Amino acid sequence: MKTAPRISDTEWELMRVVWARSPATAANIIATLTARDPSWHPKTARTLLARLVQKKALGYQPQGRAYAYIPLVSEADCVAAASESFVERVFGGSFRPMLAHLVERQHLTPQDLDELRILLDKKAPGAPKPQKKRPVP
Amino acid sequence: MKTAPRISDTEWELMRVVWARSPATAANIIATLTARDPSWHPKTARTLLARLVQKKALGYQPQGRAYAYIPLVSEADCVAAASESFVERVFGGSFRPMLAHLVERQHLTPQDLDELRILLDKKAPGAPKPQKKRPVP
DNA sequence: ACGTCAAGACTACAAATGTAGTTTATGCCA
DNA sequence: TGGCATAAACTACATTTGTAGTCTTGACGT
Repeated sequence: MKTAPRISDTEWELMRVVWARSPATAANIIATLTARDPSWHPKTARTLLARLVQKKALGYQPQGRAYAYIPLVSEADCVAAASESFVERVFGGSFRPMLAHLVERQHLTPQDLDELRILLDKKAPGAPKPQKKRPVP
Repeated sequence: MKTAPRISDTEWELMRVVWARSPATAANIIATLTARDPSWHPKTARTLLARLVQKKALGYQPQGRAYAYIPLVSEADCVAAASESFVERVFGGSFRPMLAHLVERQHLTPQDLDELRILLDKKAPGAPKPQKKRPVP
């Protein structure tokens, strides 16, 4: 898959639907969208689909008289790119302040916090709180 | 302070400088900016400053023949707003997947991870590794 | 067979954004 | 004291984004 193109705010909503339900026709996608948020206008959604195809974020296969859209970029790649650009923009590129902000000021539920602890332990077990450095034996 | 207006990508760079050095004149700010990245054009920066004033993200006090800019919105508020909108856009509003992405796929250094553990412990001590949760009795 | 309805293609248009240039006033140095 | 350097004000313009409308064509039901 190609590297993630720039995906705008509203385009992200479309992409998330396609990632979840690909291959999906415009009608499918629009149905999903309007189910969640009735303010979605079909024409708007179609325009955005066309733009995403232009940007090569989506491709399609003819399916009957309609198109079945498929992602050309992986969700993981796009998420990674968006995260990096977010951290760059808001925290000048350093992750540490972002983590601090998240844990301290954002409304994480206790469950979120527990989950995070579990993720951390899975990621790097056996290092609970290496506060102090000890002399190498 | 007012609630955070929508601050664009490049505007963020200006804002971060002002938050760090406020009150600062345009010349100050531009100097800081170009020091970091010589591709900054002074006129561009001034335009953005004007726009940030329009948006009421910045205010100013005359200082000699120039302006000394000051933030009208707090960095914490803007960071919070940007974080929320980021999570909304990329993760459909749920923090959990974002945390997972960060810990698992983003390049956090071991130091970042340790720091995060410490933050977590500070935030909610006494819950070191609640691996398995039971339904509340 | 024909009309209708829907799918995609093309067009529209205002606001926001990125990037600068032009104009006008003015404080300060020579 | 006169002109230059500079600050802010105003103007410019292409691109991206959000939001839709019109046009063209073909499949499908009656």
